[in-house]
Amino acid sequence: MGRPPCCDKTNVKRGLWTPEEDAKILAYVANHGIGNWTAVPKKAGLNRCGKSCRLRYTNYLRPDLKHDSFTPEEEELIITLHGAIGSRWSCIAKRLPGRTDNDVKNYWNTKLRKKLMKMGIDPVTHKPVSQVISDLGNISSLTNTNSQNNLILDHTKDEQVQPLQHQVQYHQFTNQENFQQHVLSEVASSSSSSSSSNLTRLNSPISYSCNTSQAQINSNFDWSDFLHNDEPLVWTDIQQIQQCDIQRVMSSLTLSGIMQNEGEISNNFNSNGDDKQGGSSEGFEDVACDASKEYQGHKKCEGNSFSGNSFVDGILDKDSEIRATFPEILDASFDY
DNA sequence: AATATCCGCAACCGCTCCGAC
DNA sequence: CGTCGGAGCGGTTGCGGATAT
Repeated sequence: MGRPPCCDKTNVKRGLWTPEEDAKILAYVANHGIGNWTAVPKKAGLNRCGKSCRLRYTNYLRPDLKHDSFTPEEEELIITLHGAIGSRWSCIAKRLPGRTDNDVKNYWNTKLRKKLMKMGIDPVTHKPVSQVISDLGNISSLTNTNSQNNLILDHTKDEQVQPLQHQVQYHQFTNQENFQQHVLSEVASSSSSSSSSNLTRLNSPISYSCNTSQAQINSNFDWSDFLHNDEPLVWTDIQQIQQCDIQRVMSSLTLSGIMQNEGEISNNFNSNGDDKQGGSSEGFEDVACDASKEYQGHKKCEGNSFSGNSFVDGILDKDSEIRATFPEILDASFDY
């Protein structure tokens, strides 16, 4: 037995709102302020569910809302935050002044998800599709290996037989320490976690520190602090996110063997990390460009600031490399 | 011009969270 | 401590305009 409905659904109007209804809500809010939405329909003279009134106001009528299209900067930030925290739309929307969670969610579902998929990047994991396939292959082989090991009790391979979910997750973390912190936090929160968010939590660490052994910029940055802070987003926040995210991915590239000269990358980050002033994204661009050069060797680094194109190129090149190495994945159909 | 299909967005639904009592 | 109910969240639906055939 669930909760009783908040109102008599059969006797309230549904569907699109008329300008007259909007005017009534706006007039009501202007006179009484926001609060007690269940009482709003009666007091405002509306034949609507209170919840519907709240949604209409918060998602459309609020005076501080922007109704123009998303800017490239907002787009970039949504992708970055989604990669870090998953589909916590309200958290993401808090970082985008004038945007609602519904706006962000719709924009993601209709535009950004498709855009990433076109680029060959899995919108759920934010990794190249071929790497996702590769991971799935690893899961399959690990499962087989694991069961085989169990059968023959070959304990010499114990190190390779890590818990499956953790094997898959590990590459998302900048180093083992952060990964372990995440695992510990998962264990700690497992008793109180809600059922609906388990998948998101697995794919998206709630928070992690950026202090890696390879680079020490933004060592105090923490997603959790950042996302619980209600202050409006400022440019330095964006830079922090970009640097943190780039650093995280750079580290994983280094770990996976794409980047060879770890020290040089680290130097780039360190020199960049000191520059936290000014309204430029040069630092981010430089790091992305340098890293891309590092990997690509011959490719010219170009593109507008904040685009990160060269970095995406790096990921996609790796994607091509994997596809070339395992051509059979091109023929394989799969669902995920 | 008519119809089919696609796409974006507003709105709804079901659920959890959290504070008041 | 348990219950109630308002608020908020994420996922999904469906309408209506745009575009393709």
